Amino acid sequence: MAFQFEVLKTDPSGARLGRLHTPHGAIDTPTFMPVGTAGSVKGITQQQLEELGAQIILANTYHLFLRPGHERIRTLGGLHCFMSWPRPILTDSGGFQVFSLADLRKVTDEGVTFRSHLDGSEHFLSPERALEVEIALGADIIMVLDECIELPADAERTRQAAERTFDWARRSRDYFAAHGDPAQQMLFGIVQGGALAELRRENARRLVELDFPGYAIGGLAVGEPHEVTCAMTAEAAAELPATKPRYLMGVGKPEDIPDYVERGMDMMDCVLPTRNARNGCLFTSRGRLLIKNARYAGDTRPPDESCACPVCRRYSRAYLRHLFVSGEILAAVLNTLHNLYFYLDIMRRIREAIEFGDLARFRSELRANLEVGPS
RNA sequence: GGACGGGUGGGUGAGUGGUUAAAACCAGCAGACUGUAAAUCUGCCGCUCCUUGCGGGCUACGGAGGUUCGAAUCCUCCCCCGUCCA
Repeated sequence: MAFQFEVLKTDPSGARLGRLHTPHGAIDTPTFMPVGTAGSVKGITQQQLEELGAQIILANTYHLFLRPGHERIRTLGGLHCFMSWPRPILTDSGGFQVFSLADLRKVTDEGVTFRSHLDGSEHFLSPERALEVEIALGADIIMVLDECIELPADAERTRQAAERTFDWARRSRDYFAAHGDPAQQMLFGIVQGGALAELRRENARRLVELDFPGYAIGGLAVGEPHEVTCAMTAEAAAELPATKPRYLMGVGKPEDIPDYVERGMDMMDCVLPTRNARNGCLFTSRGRLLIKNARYAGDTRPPDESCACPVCRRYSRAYLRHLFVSGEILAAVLNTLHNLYFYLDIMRRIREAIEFGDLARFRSELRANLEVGPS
Protein backbone atom coordinates (compact mmCIF):
# COMPACT_ATOMS: atom_id res chain seq x y z
CA MET A 1 0.00 0.00 0.00
CA ALA A 2 1.40 3.32 -1.10
CA PHE A 3 0.08 5.27 1.86
CA GLN A 4 0.62 4.19 5.40
CA PHE A 5 0.63 6.12 8.62
CA GLU A 6 2.53 4.65 11.53
CA VAL A 7 2.28 6.06 15.01
CA LEU A 8 5.63 5.10 16.51
CA LYS A 9 5.07 6.56 19.92
CA THR A 10 2.42 8.48 21.79
CA ASP A 11 3.41 10.81 24.58
CA PRO A 12 1.25 11.05 27.73
CA SER A 13 0.52 14.62 26.66
CA GLY A 14 -1.08 13.36 23.50
CA ALA A 15 1.87 14.17 21.25
CA ARG A 16 2.60 11.56 18.64
CA LEU A 17 5.78 10.51 16.90
CA GLY A 18 4.95 9.02 13.54
CA ARG A 19 5.78 8.38 9.95
CA LEU A 20 3.58 8.93 6.96
CA HIS A 21 4.54 6.94 3.88
CA THR A 22 3.62 8.35 0.49
CA PRO A 23 4.45 7.47 -3.10
CA HIS A 24 7.07 10.24 -2.99
CA GLY A 25 8.70 9.19 0.23
CA ALA A 26 8.14 9.15 3.95
CA ILE A 27 7.40 12.09 6.21
CA ASP A 28 8.49 12.08 9.81
CA THR A 29 5.81 13.55 12.00
CA PRO A 30 5.15 15.90 13.61
CA THR A 31 6.17 17.79 10.52
CA PHE A 32 6.21 21.34 9.28
CA MET A 33 5.27 22.02 5.67
CA PRO A 34 6.78 25.12 4.05
CA VAL A 35 4.21 26.96 1.98
CA GLY A 36 4.80 27.13 -1.76
CA THR A 37 1.52 28.61 -2.92
CA ALA A 38 2.23 29.06 -6.59
CA GLY A 39 4.46 26.03 -6.97
CA SER A 40 7.37 27.82 -5.38
CA VAL A 41 8.47 28.33 -1.83
CA LYS A 42 9.15 32.00 -2.33
CA GLY A 43 12.79 32.95 -2.37
CA ILE A 44 14.53 29.60 -2.42
CA THR A 45 15.11 26.69 -4.77
CA GLN A 46 13.86 23.14 -4.56
CA GLN A 47 17.44 22.02 -4.06
CA GLN A 48 17.78 24.32 -1.08
CA LEU A 49 14.51 22.99 0.31
CA GLU A 50 15.84 19.47 0.10
CA GLU A 51 19.07 20.53 1.78
CA LEU A 52 17.08 22.14 4.57
CA GLY A 53 15.41 18.79 5.12
CA ALA A 54 11.89 19.75 4.13
CA GLN A 55 10.03 16.48 3.65
CA ILE A 56 6.82 17.89 2.29
CA ILE A 57 5.67 21.23 0.97
CA LEU A 58 2.29 22.77 0.40
CA ALA A 59 0.96 24.25 -2.81
CA ASN A 60 -2.33 25.90 -3.60
CA THR A 61 -5.09 24.64 -5.83
CA TYR A 62 -6.68 28.04 -6.40
CA HIS A 63 -3.47 29.76 -7.43
CA LEU A 64 -2.25 26.97 -9.71
CA PHE A 65 -5.71 26.64 -11.22
CA LEU A 66 -5.62 30.32 -12.20
CA ARG A 67 -2.06 30.11 -13.44
CA PRO A 68 -0.69 28.17 -15.22
CA GLY A 69 -3.84 26.00 -15.07
CA HIS A 70 -4.22 22.43 -13.86
CA GLU A 71 -4.55 20.98 -17.35
CA ARG A 72 -1.25 22.49 -18.33
CA ILE A 73 0.39 21.02 -15.24
CA ARG A 74 -1.18 17.64 -15.92
CA THR A 75 0.16 17.74 -19.47
CA LEU A 76 3.59 18.60 -18.11
CA GLY A 77 3.61 15.51 -15.96
CA GLY A 78 1.96 16.70 -12.77
CA LEU A 79 3.07 19.14 -10.13
CA HIS A 80 6.02 17.11 -8.82
CA CYS A 81 7.48 16.88 -12.28
CA PHE A 82 6.54 20.41 -13.28
CA MET A 83 8.25 22.04 -10.32
CA SER A 84 10.93 19.38 -10.01
CA TRP A 85 10.16 18.49 -6.44
CA PRO A 86 10.55 14.75 -5.86
CA ARG A 87 9.24 14.67 -2.32
CA PRO A 88 5.65 14.75 -1.08
CA ILE A 89 3.32 17.64 -1.81
CA LEU A 90 0.05 18.65 -0.23
CA THR A 91 -2.34 20.90 -2.10
CA ASP A 92 -4.68 23.13 -0.22
CA SER A 93 -8.09 23.35 -1.83
CA GLY A 94 -8.76 27.06 -2.08
CA GLY A 95 -10.81 27.03 1.10
CA PHE A 96 -8.47 29.51 2.70
CA GLN A 97 -9.03 31.88 -0.21
CA VAL A 98 -12.70 31.91 0.76
CA PHE A 99 -11.41 33.63 3.86
CA SER A 100 -8.49 35.69 2.57
CA LEU A 101 -10.17 36.86 -0.65
CA ALA A 102 -13.42 37.65 1.12
CA ASP A 103 -13.98 40.75 -1.01
CA LEU A 104 -13.49 38.86 -4.22
CA ARG A 105 -15.75 35.86 -3.77
CA LYS A 106 -19.29 34.72 -3.28
CA VAL A 107 -20.13 31.50 -1.47
CA THR A 108 -23.24 29.40 -2.01
CA ASP A 109 -24.06 25.83 -1.10
CA GLU A 110 -22.99 24.84 -4.58
CA GLY A 111 -19.51 26.34 -4.35
CA VAL A 112 -17.48 29.53 -4.49
CA THR A 113 -17.31 32.10 -7.23
CA PHE A 114 -14.04 33.98 -7.19
CA ARG A 115 -13.11 37.08 -9.06
CA SER A 116 -9.50 36.44 -9.93
CA HIS A 117 -7.06 38.66 -8.10
CA LEU A 118 -4.88 38.45 -11.21
CA ASP A 119 -7.17 39.78 -13.92
CA GLY A 120 -10.64 40.13 -12.42
CA SER A 121 -12.09 37.21 -14.38
CA GLU A 122 -14.68 35.02 -12.65
CA HIS A 123 -14.00 31.43 -11.68
CA PHE A 124 -16.16 28.87 -10.00
CA LEU A 125 -14.81 26.36 -7.53
CA SER A 126 -17.07 23.64 -6.18
CA PRO A 127 -15.94 20.72 -4.04
CA GLU A 128 -15.96 18.57 -7.17
CA ARG A 129 -14.16 21.14 -9.28
CA ALA A 130 -11.48 21.65 -6.63
CA LEU A 131 -10.86 17.92 -6.58
CA GLU A 132 -10.75 17.73 -10.34
CA VAL A 133 -7.96 20.30 -10.18
CA GLU A 134 -6.19 18.58 -7.29
CA ILE A 135 -6.33 15.22 -9.05
CA ALA A 136 -4.78 16.82 -12.13
CA LEU A 137 -2.06 18.46 -10.07
CA GLY A 138 -1.28 15.09 -8.51
CA ALA A 139 -0.16 16.05 -5.00
CA ASP A 140 0.21 13.21 -2.53
CA ILE A 141 -2.20 14.74 -0.08
CA ILE A 142 -5.17 16.74 -1.26
CA MET A 143 -7.67 18.74 0.74
CA VAL A 144 -11.42 19.00 0.44
CA LEU A 145 -12.82 22.42 -0.31
CA ASP A 146 -14.03 23.99 2.91
CA GLU A 147 -15.47 27.30 4.03
CA CYS A 148 -13.00 29.05 6.27
CA ILE A 149 -14.62 31.91 8.15
CA GLU A 150 -13.31 34.90 10.02
CA LEU A 151 -13.26 34.92 13.82
CA PRO A 152 -14.99 36.06 15.85
CA ALA A 153 -18.19 34.96 14.14
CA ASP A 154 -21.69 34.57 15.48
CA ALA A 155 -23.09 31.09 16.12
CA GLU A 156 -25.40 31.19 13.16
CA ARG A 157 -22.68 31.99 10.69
CA THR A 158 -20.34 29.47 12.31
CA ARG A 159 -22.94 26.70 12.07
CA GLN A 160 -23.74 27.52 8.49
CA ALA A 161 -20.09 27.34 7.45
CA ALA A 162 -19.48 24.15 9.40
CA GLU A 163 -22.56 22.50 7.95
CA ARG A 164 -21.61 23.55 4.46
CA THR A 165 -18.06 22.35 4.96
CA PHE A 166 -19.39 18.99 6.09
CA ASP A 167 -21.66 18.75 3.10
CA TRP A 168 -18.79 19.63 0.82
CA ALA A 169 -16.63 16.98 2.53
CA ARG A 170 -19.26 14.36 1.76
CA ARG A 171 -19.46 15.46 -1.85
CA SER A 172 -15.69 15.48 -2.06
CA ARG A 173 -15.42 11.95 -0.72
CA ASP A 174 -17.97 10.73 -3.26
CA TYR A 175 -16.27 12.53 -6.11
CA PHE A 176 -12.89 11.13 -5.17
CA ALA A 177 -14.34 7.63 -4.86
CA ALA A 178 -15.55 7.93 -8.43
CA HIS A 179 -12.66 9.80 -10.04
CA GLY A 180 -9.63 9.58 -7.79
CA ASP A 181 -7.00 6.97 -7.07
CA PRO A 182 -6.47 6.29 -3.36
CA ALA A 183 -3.17 4.63 -4.16
CA GLN A 184 -1.88 7.90 -5.57
CA GLN A 185 -3.52 10.52 -3.40
CA MET A 186 -4.81 10.84 0.13
CA LEU A 187 -7.89 13.01 0.55
CA PHE A 188 -8.13 14.81 3.88
CA GLY A 189 -11.38 16.04 5.37
CA ILE A 190 -11.44 19.36 7.21
CA VAL A 191 -13.08 20.10 10.55
CA GLN A 192 -14.64 23.53 10.85
CA GLY A 193 -16.78 24.93 13.66
CA GLY A 194 -15.25 28.27 14.54
CA ALA A 195 -14.75 28.82 18.25
CA LEU A 196 -17.69 26.65 19.30
CA ALA A 197 -16.43 23.63 21.19
CA GLU A 198 -19.50 21.45 20.79
CA LEU A 199 -19.76 22.27 17.11
CA ARG A 200 -16.12 21.38 16.59
CA ARG A 201 -16.70 18.00 18.22
CA GLU A 202 -19.86 17.30 16.31
CA ASN A 203 -18.29 18.35 13.03
CA ALA A 204 -15.30 16.12 13.67
CA ARG A 205 -17.49 13.19 14.70
CA ARG A 206 -19.57 13.35 11.55
CA LEU A 207 -16.50 13.83 9.41
CA VAL A 208 -14.95 10.69 10.86
CA GLU A 209 -18.02 8.77 9.79
CA LEU A 210 -17.13 9.68 6.22
CA ASP A 211 -13.90 7.77 6.80
CA PHE A 212 -11.16 9.95 5.32
CA PRO A 213 -7.56 8.67 5.37
CA GLY A 214 -6.55 11.84 7.22
CA TYR A 215 -8.13 14.83 8.91
CA ALA A 216 -7.37 18.49 9.09
CA ILE A 217 -8.53 21.14 11.50
CA GLY A 218 -9.18 24.41 9.74
CA GLY A 219 -10.47 27.86 10.50
CA LEU A 220 -8.06 28.49 13.36
CA ALA A 221 -5.26 30.99 13.87
CA VAL A 222 -7.36 33.60 12.13
CA GLY A 223 -7.07 36.18 14.89
CA GLU A 224 -8.45 34.39 17.93
CA PRO A 225 -6.41 34.07 21.16
CA HIS A 226 -3.97 31.20 21.30
CA GLU A 227 -5.91 29.53 24.11
CA VAL A 228 -8.92 29.32 21.83
CA THR A 229 -6.85 27.80 19.05
CA CYS A 230 -5.57 25.20 21.51
CA ALA A 231 -8.99 24.50 22.95
CA MET A 232 -10.63 24.04 19.56
CA THR A 233 -7.77 21.85 18.39
CA ALA A 234 -8.18 19.65 21.43
CA GLU A 235 -11.94 19.40 20.96
CA ALA A 236 -11.58 18.25 17.38
CA ALA A 237 -8.65 15.96 18.10
CA ALA A 238 -10.63 14.16 20.76
CA GLU A 239 -12.97 12.90 18.05
CA LEU A 240 -10.34 11.96 15.48
CA PRO A 241 -9.06 8.40 15.17
CA ALA A 242 -5.58 7.92 16.61
CA THR A 243 -4.54 5.84 13.64
CA LYS A 244 -4.86 8.59 11.08
CA PRO A 245 -2.76 11.68 10.46
CA ARG A 246 -3.99 15.03 11.75
CA TYR A 247 -3.16 18.32 10.16
CA LEU A 248 -3.64 21.65 11.89
CA MET A 249 -3.92 24.13 9.07
CA GLY A 250 -2.07 27.42 8.94
CA VAL A 251 -0.09 27.40 12.17
CA GLY A 252 1.88 28.78 13.77
CA LYS A 253 4.29 30.86 15.79
CA PRO A 254 7.39 29.00 16.95
CA GLU A 255 6.42 29.30 20.60
CA ASP A 256 3.00 27.76 19.94
CA ILE A 257 4.00 24.75 17.88
CA PRO A 258 4.68 22.41 20.83
CA ASP A 259 1.20 23.20 22.15
CA TYR A 260 -0.33 21.90 18.95
CA VAL A 261 1.87 18.83 18.95
CA GLU A 262 0.77 18.10 22.51
CA ARG A 263 -2.80 18.19 21.27
CA GLY A 264 -2.04 15.40 18.88
CA MET A 265 -1.23 17.30 15.72
CA ASP A 266 1.04 15.59 13.18
CA MET A 267 1.25 18.18 10.44
CA MET A 268 1.34 21.96 10.28
CA ASP A 269 2.01 24.63 7.72
CA CYS A 270 2.43 28.37 7.95
CA VAL A 271 3.59 31.30 5.85
CA LEU A 272 5.26 32.98 8.81
CA PRO A 273 8.81 31.73 8.24
CA THR A 274 8.77 32.58 4.54
CA ARG A 275 6.73 35.77 4.53
CA ASN A 276 8.39 37.22 7.59
CA ALA A 277 11.77 36.40 6.11
CA ARG A 278 10.98 38.59 3.12
CA ASN A 279 9.84 41.31 5.49
CA GLY A 280 13.06 41.25 7.48
CA CYS A 281 11.90 39.27 10.50
CA LEU A 282 14.24 36.46 11.52
CA PHE A 283 13.08 33.80 13.94
CA THR A 284 15.81 32.95 16.41
CA SER A 285 16.08 30.85 19.54
CA ARG A 286 15.90 34.15 21.44
CA GLY A 287 12.82 35.40 19.67
CA ARG A 288 12.19 37.54 16.63
CA LEU A 289 15.03 39.64 15.31
CA LEU A 290 14.12 42.52 13.01
CA ILE A 291 17.19 42.65 10.85
CA LYS A 292 16.61 46.19 9.60
CA ASN A 293 17.03 47.67 13.08
CA ALA A 294 19.85 50.21 13.26
CA ARG A 295 21.35 48.38 16.22
CA TYR A 296 22.57 45.61 13.91
CA ALA A 297 24.45 47.85 11.50
CA GLY A 298 27.79 47.01 13.09
CA ASP A 299 26.91 43.65 14.60
CA THR A 300 29.33 40.95 13.47
CA ARG A 301 27.42 38.13 15.14
CA PRO A 302 25.24 35.69 13.19
CA PRO A 303 21.47 36.18 13.50
CA ASP A 304 21.26 33.32 15.98
CA GLU A 305 24.43 32.33 17.79
CA SER A 306 23.10 28.87 18.55
CA CYS A 307 21.88 28.16 15.03
CA ALA A 308 23.69 25.76 12.71
CA CYS A 309 21.98 26.85 9.51
CA PRO A 310 24.04 27.75 6.44
CA VAL A 311 23.20 31.43 6.89
CA CYS A 312 24.19 31.66 10.53
CA ARG A 313 27.37 29.74 9.82
CA ARG A 314 28.48 32.27 7.26
CA TYR A 315 26.89 35.71 7.47
CA SER A 316 26.78 38.53 10.01
CA ARG A 317 23.80 40.54 11.16
CA ALA A 318 25.54 43.61 9.77
CA TYR A 319 25.72 42.08 6.29
CA LEU A 320 22.16 40.72 6.39
CA ARG A 321 20.93 44.14 7.52
CA HIS A 322 22.79 45.77 4.67
CA LEU A 323 21.25 43.36 2.18
CA PHE A 324 17.75 43.95 3.51
CA VAL A 325 18.02 47.71 3.72
CA SER A 326 19.46 47.77 0.21
CA GLY A 327 16.56 45.76 -1.13
CA GLU A 328 18.85 43.03 -2.37
CA ILE A 329 17.11 39.82 -3.45
CA LEU A 330 19.72 37.89 -1.54
CA ALA A 331 18.22 39.21 1.69
CA ALA A 332 14.99 37.35 0.97
CA VAL A 333 16.87 34.21 0.03
CA LEU A 334 19.09 34.10 3.10
CA ASN A 335 16.35 35.15 5.52
CA THR A 336 14.06 32.47 4.12
CA LEU A 337 16.74 29.82 4.38
CA HIS A 338 17.34 30.73 7.99
CA ASN A 339 13.70 30.89 9.02
CA LEU A 340 12.78 27.61 7.38
CA TYR A 341 15.79 25.94 8.95
CA PHE A 342 14.65 27.30 12.30
CA TYR A 343 11.14 25.89 11.90
CA LEU A 344 12.32 22.53 10.58
CA ASP A 345 14.85 22.32 13.37
CA ILE A 346 12.14 22.90 15.97
CA MET A 347 10.24 20.00 14.45
CA ARG A 348 13.32 17.78 14.57
CA ARG A 349 13.79 18.64 18.21
CA ILE A 350 10.16 18.04 18.96
CA ARG A 351 10.33 14.59 17.43
CA GLU A 352 13.45 13.90 19.42
CA ALA A 353 11.80 15.14 22.59
CA ILE A 354 8.78 12.90 22.05
CA GLU A 355 11.08 9.99 21.51
CA PHE A 356 12.84 10.67 24.80
CA GLY A 357 9.70 11.56 26.70
CA ASP A 358 10.98 15.08 27.09
CA LEU A 359 8.45 17.20 25.28
CA ALA A 360 7.13 19.18 28.24
CA ARG A 361 10.62 20.30 29.12
CA PHE A 362 11.41 21.17 25.52
CA ARG A 363 8.23 23.21 25.27
CA SER A 364 8.90 25.32 28.34
CA GLU A 365 12.57 25.82 27.48
CA LEU A 366 11.69 26.89 23.95
CA ARG A 367 9.15 29.37 25.21
CA ALA A 368 11.45 30.72 27.92
CA ASN A 369 14.29 31.26 25.45
CA LEU A 370 12.04 32.92 22.90
CA GLU A 371 10.90 35.38 25.53
CA VAL A 372 14.43 36.52 26.27
CA GLY A 373 14.61 38.54 23.09
CA PRO A 374 17.61 38.93 20.77
CA SER A 375 20.66 40.58 22.30
C1' G B 1 26.61 94.32 -18.67
C1' G B 2 21.51 92.54 -20.13
C1' A B 3 17.03 88.97 -20.47
C1' C B 4 14.56 85.24 -18.48
C1' G B 5 14.04 81.06 -14.88
C1' G B 6 14.96 79.53 -9.96
C1' G B 7 16.47 79.38 -4.41
C1' U B 8 10.94 75.42 0.40
C1' G B 9 12.01 70.95 6.16
C1' G B 10 18.13 65.28 5.50
C1' G B 11 17.20 64.68 -0.38
C1' U B 12 13.87 65.34 -4.74
C1' G B 13 9.84 68.51 -4.99
C1' A B 14 4.29 70.54 -4.48
C1' G B 15 2.36 74.85 -2.66
C1' U B 16 1.38 81.56 -5.31
C1' G B 17 -2.39 85.89 0.92
C1' G B 18 -5.48 82.69 5.95
C1' U B 19 -8.03 75.40 7.61
C1' U B 20 0.51 75.48 6.17
C1' A B 21 5.07 72.70 10.90
C1' A B 22 4.00 73.22 5.15
C1' A B 23 1.43 67.74 -0.17
C1' A B 24 3.84 63.63 -2.31
C1' C B 25 7.89 60.58 -2.88
C1' C B 26 12.74 59.09 -1.05
C1' A B 27 16.02 58.55 2.95
C1' G B 28 15.84 57.72 8.38
C1' C B 29 13.44 55.34 12.92
C1' A B 30 10.04 51.78 14.92
C1' G B 31 6.29 48.02 14.47
C1' A B 32 3.04 44.22 12.24
C1' C B 33 2.78 39.66 9.52
C1' U B 34 -0.45 32.43 11.34
C1' G B 35 -3.97 26.70 5.18
C1' U B 36 0.41 33.82 0.86
C1' A B 37 -3.75 39.28 -3.76
C1' A B 38 2.38 40.41 0.81
C1' A B 39 10.35 41.34 -1.48
C1' U B 40 3.93 43.76 1.76
C1' C B 41 1.52 46.93 5.14
C1' U B 42 1.29 50.50 9.36
C1' G B 43 3.05 54.43 12.58
C1' C B 44 6.71 58.33 13.59
C1' C B 45 9.81 61.67 11.16
C1' G B 46 11.82 70.91 13.13
C1' C B 47 12.86 72.03 18.53
C1' U B 48 10.63 72.22 23.15
C1' C B 49 7.08 72.18 27.58
C1' C B 50 3.40 69.88 30.30
C1' U B 51 -1.97 68.28 33.57
C1' U B 52 -0.20 63.81 26.41
C1' G B 53 -4.41 67.11 24.14
C1' C B 54 -7.13 66.67 17.06
C1' G B 55 -2.71 70.87 23.93
C1' G B 56 0.92 75.23 24.75
C1' G B 57 5.43 77.83 23.29
C1' C B 58 9.47 78.64 19.89
C1' U B 59 11.89 78.34 15.22
C1' A B 60 11.26 77.51 9.75
C1' C B 61 10.25 78.30 3.00
C1' G B 62 18.21 82.31 0.38
C1' G B 63 19.06 87.49 3.35
C1' A B 64 17.25 92.31 5.00
C1' G B 65 13.34 95.58 5.00
C1' G B 66 8.14 96.62 3.76
C1' U B 67 2.56 96.00 2.60
C1' U B 68 -1.39 93.40 5.40
C1' C B 69 -5.55 91.82 10.86
C1' G B 70 -2.57 87.75 8.57
C1' A B 71 3.12 86.37 4.03
C1' A B 72 6.62 80.46 1.82
C1' U B 73 3.00 83.15 -1.14
C1' C B 74 2.56 90.52 -2.68
C1' C B 75 6.46 94.86 -2.97
C1' U B 76 11.78 96.83 -2.60
C1' C B 77 16.88 96.02 -2.30
C1' C B 78 20.74 92.47 -1.78
C1' C B 79 23.14 87.47 -2.21
C1' C B 80 23.52 82.91 -4.70
C1' C B 81 22.36 79.13 -8.86
C1' G B 82 20.90 77.89 -14.04
C1' U B 83 19.96 79.10 -19.23
C1' C B 84 20.41 82.49 -23.07
C1' C B 85 22.18 87.32 -25.25
C1' A B 86 26.37 90.70 -25.40
